[in-house]
Amino acid sequence: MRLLIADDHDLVRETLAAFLSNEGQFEVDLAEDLPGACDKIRTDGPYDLVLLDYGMPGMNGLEGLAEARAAQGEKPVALMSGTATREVAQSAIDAGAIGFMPKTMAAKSLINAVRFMAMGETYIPLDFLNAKDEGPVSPLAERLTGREMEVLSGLCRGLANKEIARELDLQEVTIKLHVKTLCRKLEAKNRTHAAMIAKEAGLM
Amino acid sequence: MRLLIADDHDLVRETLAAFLSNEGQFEVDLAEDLPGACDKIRTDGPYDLVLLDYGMPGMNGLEGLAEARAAQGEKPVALMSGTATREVAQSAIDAGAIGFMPKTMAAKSLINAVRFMAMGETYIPLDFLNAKDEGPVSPLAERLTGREMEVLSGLCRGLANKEIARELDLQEVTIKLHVKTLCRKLEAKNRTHAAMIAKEAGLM
DNA sequence: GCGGCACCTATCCTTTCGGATAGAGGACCT
DNA sequence: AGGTCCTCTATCCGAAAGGATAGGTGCCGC
Repeated sequence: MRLLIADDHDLVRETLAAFLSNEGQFEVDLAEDLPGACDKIRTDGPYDLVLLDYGMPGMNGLEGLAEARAAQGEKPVALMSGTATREVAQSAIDAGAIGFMPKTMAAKSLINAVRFMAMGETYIPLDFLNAKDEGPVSPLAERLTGREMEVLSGLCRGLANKEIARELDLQEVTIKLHVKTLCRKLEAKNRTHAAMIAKEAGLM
Repeated sequence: MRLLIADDHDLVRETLAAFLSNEGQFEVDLAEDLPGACDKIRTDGPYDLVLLDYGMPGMNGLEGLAEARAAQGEKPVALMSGTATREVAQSAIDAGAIGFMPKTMAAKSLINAVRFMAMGETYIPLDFLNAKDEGPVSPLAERLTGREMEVLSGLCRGLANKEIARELDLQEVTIKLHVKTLCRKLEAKNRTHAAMIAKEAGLM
């Protein structure tokens, strides 16, 4: 199984190559930037899998991915990064990458991940995708009080102020106050907007 | 590597076992329902991985998963199913399953998936997760006209009728009409509710 | 003890929504 | 030619939302 690893960090590139070569089943080629990688692909034919560092010279975000994919033809291209977020990983997949590997990944998982991707299976570490519930919660939720969260919950169910008031055993005017505060804190222009922002942020 | 496969369909169970045993690296035990599987786990010690059929006798949805997990201790338990939806798969992961395998999965991917999960890595086929954007679109979106979708888009951005009217170069009353229609079609009680339903369904 | 904060209530007012009803033009199909 | 559907418009009305302002309570930390 022939791989191409492209990374501008010498240490990362060499250790990855050494580790994978050591498995016996992989034959690893190296490149240190995107143009170098594309040249390699074009001269030495498509690889079973190409691994590109997300932050290496020539990549320019996801643009470099398209170039490498063009050179690879039908064969898969994956990205790796030490810093990228879930959003980037998802965008990479949407842009046609066969997978996305954080550099923090356990070495033994790496072997299987590479094998997976060379086989045509998409791969992203799932804890990477599932983590989306925790991150964005705080920046917004921290600023909301308990009552406000309760009212927000009502908003997101499309309830009228009067209904929320009944549910929380309060006066309608009070709900209006909370809604106003919520709109201010969430920078929403009205209740609908506030509900959408909350939904978008994964608060509800 | 020791596996336990529990499935009430003889054919599935036997072929899976044969295929995995053939790889040489797996030692496969079998069970044909949940109680049988749990007994096996308790008597023959925890396995490196337990595969449970989602629809087998004794499972009762995700309840059986908890039971098997209790017997397995720290070791991983995965579900498999031929019919289950993304939602079920996600719930399974949330309930502590190490992975979820559709029975439609390519056999060669299966080997790696099993190895992955035995290793403690979560696994779900990604096309399974990403498909969520397409499925739920039609049932709702089909019933909405082009104009209605445009108005709905405004709703989801928290715009007032007047603003939507300006954007689409229409009269405000017309927007009110569309909003009313939208609420009826989406079975929403008001604009906020309609926006949330649209968001929930992935329409926006 | 006092300020700050979260919380609750009240009154007044304007704007927006939501619903009912009615009319009319255009596209498409039969 | 008639029917159906989408589209846009109009008027009227009551209900809801949104904003401003002015209170009151209780809890906590300084």
